[in-house]
Amino acid sequence: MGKQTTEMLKGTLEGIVLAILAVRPAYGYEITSRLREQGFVDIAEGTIYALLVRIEQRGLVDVQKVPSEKGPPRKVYSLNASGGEVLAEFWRTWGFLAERIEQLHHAIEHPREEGEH
Amino acid sequence: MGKQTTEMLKGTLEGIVLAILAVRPAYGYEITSRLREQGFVDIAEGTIYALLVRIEQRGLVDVQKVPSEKGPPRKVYSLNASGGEVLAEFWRTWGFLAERIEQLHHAIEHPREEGEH
DNA sequence: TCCCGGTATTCAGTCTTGCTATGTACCGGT
DNA sequence: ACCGGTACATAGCAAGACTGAATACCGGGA
Repeated sequence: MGKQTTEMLKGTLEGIVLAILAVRPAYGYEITSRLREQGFVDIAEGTIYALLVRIEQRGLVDVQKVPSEKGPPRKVYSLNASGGEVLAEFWRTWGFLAERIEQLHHAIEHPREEGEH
Repeated sequence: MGKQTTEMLKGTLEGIVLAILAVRPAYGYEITSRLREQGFVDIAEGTIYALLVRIEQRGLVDVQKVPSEKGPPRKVYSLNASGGEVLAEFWRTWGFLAERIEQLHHAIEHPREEGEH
């Protein structure tokens, strides 16, 4: 994907990851590969780990180290109450933005005189 | 609005402004007040001007100075062919992102066992 | 044995972009 | 003369995504 995707992910990627964790706990590598499966083929691994560090420091997730059968121990993240609140706020913000952008899209596809001022 | 909105605007605000210009040409001050009317009450004026400078330098818009009856001359921006392409790409990127995020929202609202692995 | 590839995490440095704060300039009304 | 609304510009800051590299654990093949 292009630069546009990168910039558009700012602010939304955090919500995406919180939403993934809301479904069930997961560790960084797992999140990255699940995102790739879902079509986000170009999200850098380092980006996800950095994001996880941030949300952990903000206390939005609980962390548990779990030994892996093939590699270093996994850090399994699970959403806690704070994270749930931030996720809820994310959905509100997203809804607001998506609604307005859809309006704009509609305005272009179906232009009309605007009598309201 | 909160920090989430700010971060989410990164990457989308450019598309929003291009979309506004696709409807009809406009100048900076006008774009700002139109955005405020549409609910983006906290978008800083400086942000819009900086964005307009960027898209002008990238050649996405044509500019025309028009004298104003009440203030300094207006810089009226109109979308050109390049800008149209970038806007089209924006809609594709937005569509991709919105689709996946809606999927995630749906997955949380309607959780189910996933038998696929 | 030694190396390689897959798993798993971390970090320093860079770039883009929105915000803050401020400054400039033009105009009409009081 | 001053003030408020119109209109544009910019320097410095903060946040977040990317690049590239390093570290570490494990199994299998030459």
